[in-house]
Amino acid sequence: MRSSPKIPSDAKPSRADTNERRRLQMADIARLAGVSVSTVSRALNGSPLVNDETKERVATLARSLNYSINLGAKNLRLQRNQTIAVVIPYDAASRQHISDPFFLAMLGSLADALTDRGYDMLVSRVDAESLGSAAQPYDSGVAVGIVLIGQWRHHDQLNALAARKVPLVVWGAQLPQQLYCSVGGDNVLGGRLATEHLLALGRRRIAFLGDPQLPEVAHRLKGYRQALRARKLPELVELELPVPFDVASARAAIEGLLARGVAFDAVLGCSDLLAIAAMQVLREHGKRVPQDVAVVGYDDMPLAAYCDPPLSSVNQPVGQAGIELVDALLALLQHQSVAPRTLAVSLSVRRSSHSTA
Amino acid sequence: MRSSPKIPSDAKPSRADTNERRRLQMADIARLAGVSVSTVSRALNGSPLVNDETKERVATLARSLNYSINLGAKNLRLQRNQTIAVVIPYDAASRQHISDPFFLAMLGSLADALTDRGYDMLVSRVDAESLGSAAQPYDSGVAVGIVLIGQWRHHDQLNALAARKVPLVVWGAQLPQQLYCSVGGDNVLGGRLATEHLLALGRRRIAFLGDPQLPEVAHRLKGYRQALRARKLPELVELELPVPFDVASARAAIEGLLARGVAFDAVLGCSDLLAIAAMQVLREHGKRVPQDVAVVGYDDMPLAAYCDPPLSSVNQPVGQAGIELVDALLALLQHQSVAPRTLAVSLSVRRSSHSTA
DNA sequence: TCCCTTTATGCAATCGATTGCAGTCGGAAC
DNA sequence: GTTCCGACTGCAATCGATTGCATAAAGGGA
Repeated sequence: MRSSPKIPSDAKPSRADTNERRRLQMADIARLAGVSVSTVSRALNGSPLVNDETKERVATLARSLNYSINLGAKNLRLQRNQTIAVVIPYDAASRQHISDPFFLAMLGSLADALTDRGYDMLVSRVDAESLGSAAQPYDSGVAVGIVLIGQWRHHDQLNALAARKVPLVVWGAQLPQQLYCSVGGDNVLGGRLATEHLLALGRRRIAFLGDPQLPEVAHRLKGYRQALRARKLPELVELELPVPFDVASARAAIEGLLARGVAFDAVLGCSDLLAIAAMQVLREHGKRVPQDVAVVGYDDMPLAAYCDPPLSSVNQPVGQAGIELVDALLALLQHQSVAPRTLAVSLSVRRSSHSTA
Repeated sequence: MRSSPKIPSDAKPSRADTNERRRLQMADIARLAGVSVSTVSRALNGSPLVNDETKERVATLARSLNYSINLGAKNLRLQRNQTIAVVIPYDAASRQHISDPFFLAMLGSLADALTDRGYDMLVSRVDAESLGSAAQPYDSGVAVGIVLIGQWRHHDQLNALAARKVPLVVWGAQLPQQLYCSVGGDNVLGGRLATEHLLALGRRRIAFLGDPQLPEVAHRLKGYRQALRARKLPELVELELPVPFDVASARAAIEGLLARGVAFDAVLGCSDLLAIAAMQVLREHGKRVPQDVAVVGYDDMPLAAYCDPPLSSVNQPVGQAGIELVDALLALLQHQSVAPRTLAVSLSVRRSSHSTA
């Protein structure tokens, strides 16, 4: 009377007979090789317990059938895992999107570093405002550790993750009372280098383009101010423009300066895109770069060398960054304590701030 | 007498006592809630079999302990999986690296599309010359399907994968006797649009920069020739330069033309980087762009709009591409047959090929 | 009071691998 | 002819979840 049928559907042929090719598994190899699953497992793992002849036979069979082990099951059994999650915060209000060249370059760098070390890379995005789910790949056992790119403003949430002992490495600024390991460029130095360079060109009214609510930008601003103070120059608040990382805001900020008649003879942008946007606005308003206004960007992405005029920029060692992040995380996983690292940055001087241009 | 100790090590305290925080699992929740694992499982999955009160209690407990399910085990049991692998071929001889802006943009686009649909994205690189291991994430059960970016020259290897019924979607050109599903830009149209545009400007000797061994490039070259033939113009083999996707080769090719005194009044590059490299060489040799030589690139990456002068380029719909690739793959996984798709491309005209410049 | 639903829960098999232990077999030593 | 040993191989438990089926408690009708 129940809805469940009594007929035993005859030894469940459906699974094997279905035209959907079932994924090959160890039991299949075992059957074909005429040995047990245990032996196949040992043979494929090169155990000395298995006869060399048998080992060879199993290996050949597996290879010819294109067999490859089910990693989920293996990891489950071994309580092990070779996947690292790379988490990228994104802002619903598109504050800074994954398509930012710097993020993408970092993604590539991480992919390289992880592949070299035999790890898989899982990419996931989380809402920048609530990093709570950033550890989800770890909590769910999919990944053994997390690399977080783009620190944003939520230092506290990162600390909370670290307090939960989530193996976590963050790209970004190093902050006081930081429980997690971070790797980042030397943003203070970067800000200072760029500013000193502009000062050395004789520029005295340097606009700073970037939102200091973001820790990295705050450090760059600090370096900017240090450079001014070192020359006993005043800090001009009207030239500190707290724009987020998007081209439209940058354009608006520069246009605002021009419209209000605020004088400036240089711009330091916190990304190459911001700097390039500034150059475009300047040109549209008949200002020459670098003669009237010198411009320096940040990140030194390839596009900096190709724009018009080629853009001076603070170079962040993206390639090294990936390696450092991965190595730090792997060390963490070995239960070694890892100190935050700050990577040296350098200034690439190009025509946008050239003295003889 | 054996090496194995008889002493039963007292209920194996090591695992639980170790200071290494063991990952929380369902059994823990069950014990704390005073129910069985089955009930916890059902409660967390919202089964109607469980008392609402119990359900609530379990849910609260799990939430407060920050429990999150072991996905490996779940997937193993359910024979299911929510991970898609994105495979990027790379060439040991650095023919085209993951840092190519177009690849990176595609990666971002795919990440967006997959995240939107609740899938995880695993990124892996394989040797471009032997795609055999491209299906490894699938074979090993880590991913349910594969998106391959960068078709390269190995059509046959892709067909072999498809013949093995690997759920596979490829970005790239559509070829005859193709067993797999591909999504790509309309490369013939792209090549034709760019060429017609240059012809309309009165240019007659257009250099083509790209290696036609790559199927996508071959199609662009086909479009280029179509445009020439349509005007009854001769195809000039000395202007078809089979350079791979790297800046150095592109520079060398253009310098070669100049050195040999081969006349040309336009360049069509198969990527923006190639076109930009060409513009730089031209400027170094005193040629004006676009007056002396007009230049058009391919891909229309953001940097095209920012270089000097802004580069005309064939726009590939990267954002749509990610969506189309993912949707095609998901359809494949539903056992729907999916036809290859060709996406419309358009030409973004900028100063590098402007008639009034 | 007894039996039969209905509702809620637990038991145990299962997914595909690994591995400790036990068993088989052939040959050498007594 | 036993016994012992070493070299292989297989059985079965295990990893952390899901789920069909059995079961227990509560409620209702005869």
